[in-house]
Amino acid sequence: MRMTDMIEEFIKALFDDDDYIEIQRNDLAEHFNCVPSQINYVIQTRFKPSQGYYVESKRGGGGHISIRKIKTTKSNYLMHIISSIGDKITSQEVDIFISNFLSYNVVTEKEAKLLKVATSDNVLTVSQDIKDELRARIFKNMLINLVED
Amino acid sequence: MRMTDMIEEFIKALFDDDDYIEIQRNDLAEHFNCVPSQINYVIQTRFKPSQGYYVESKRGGGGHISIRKIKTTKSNYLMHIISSIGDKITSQEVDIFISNFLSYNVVTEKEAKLLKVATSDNVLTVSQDIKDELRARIFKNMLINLVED
DNA sequence: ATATTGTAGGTCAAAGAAAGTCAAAGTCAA
DNA sequence: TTGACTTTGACTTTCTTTGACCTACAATAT
Repeated sequence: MRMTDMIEEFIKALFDDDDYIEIQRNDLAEHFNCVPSQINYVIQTRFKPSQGYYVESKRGGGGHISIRKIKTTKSNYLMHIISSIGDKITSQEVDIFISNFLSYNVVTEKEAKLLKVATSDNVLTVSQDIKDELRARIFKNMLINLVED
Repeated sequence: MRMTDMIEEFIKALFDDDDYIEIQRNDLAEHFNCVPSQINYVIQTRFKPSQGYYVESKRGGGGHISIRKIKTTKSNYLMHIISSIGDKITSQEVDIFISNFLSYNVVTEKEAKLLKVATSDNVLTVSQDIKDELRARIFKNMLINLVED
């Protein structure tokens, strides 16, 4: 079995139940008896964003590499939601969507606030009968803009 | 965990609810068993103005280092903008604001898109005479939510 | 008043600790 | 036998730690 694959497996096993791990490049290299840059290679080829991972690192004393598993492909999730929304939506329904987005980490806190306020009853000062329609338009269009390329 | 990070955390915890603290460089260094200049390093790298802190110090007997949390300029900037917007605003005016926000880095690309789409003519399907009012309401309320605490 | 001494904090550069890059060399299957 | 994927290592960049030396202020002695 290839070194690369063993390292990949090893790293994936580290996740256990979490979606975030930190590794020490040199330690890992030593553990597998390979050059440190081999670790970079594994990360570059096996833990790309397109494969659902987000990687960060810090150099210097106490440096490390952190890898985060990202939920579903955000985009798919959002697209699905968008198409499930009809011509009208109430403020309460929007709230539920937003809190799901937050718990699945598909939006940031700030983005969530923006979604909420732009669709809130207080802000949408139009007659009751078109309010939910306007809200649906705004909400869906905002979501479309959160879908990543 | 790095010395640097522990010191940073420690200092941040000192703020508790206040926005002003005073520390003794030597005491702190002793507490963490490091050289005093380590404290300077932490302050220089973690408490820069760009990170929202303002630092002053005094040497000699009874000397100390004081750190003040400053309300980010971003917030002030945004607050200023918000209060400058009247009851109505056109789509073009919004565009100008947004491109300024982007160039001053007060919003992310995504946030900019959200602001834009939620206030765009296409999305705001209401009669012409109330459109600019509705837009102003939505825009201002969204901006308020971008102001940081 | 002025000089001296002690107490803080400031600066800067060197050494150390990780991680990143890149290209050459190796492997292996189609 | 070529092209994609791996392995390796020399060199680079970034961040942290440490220590020697410097500057400012305050209290005290002359």
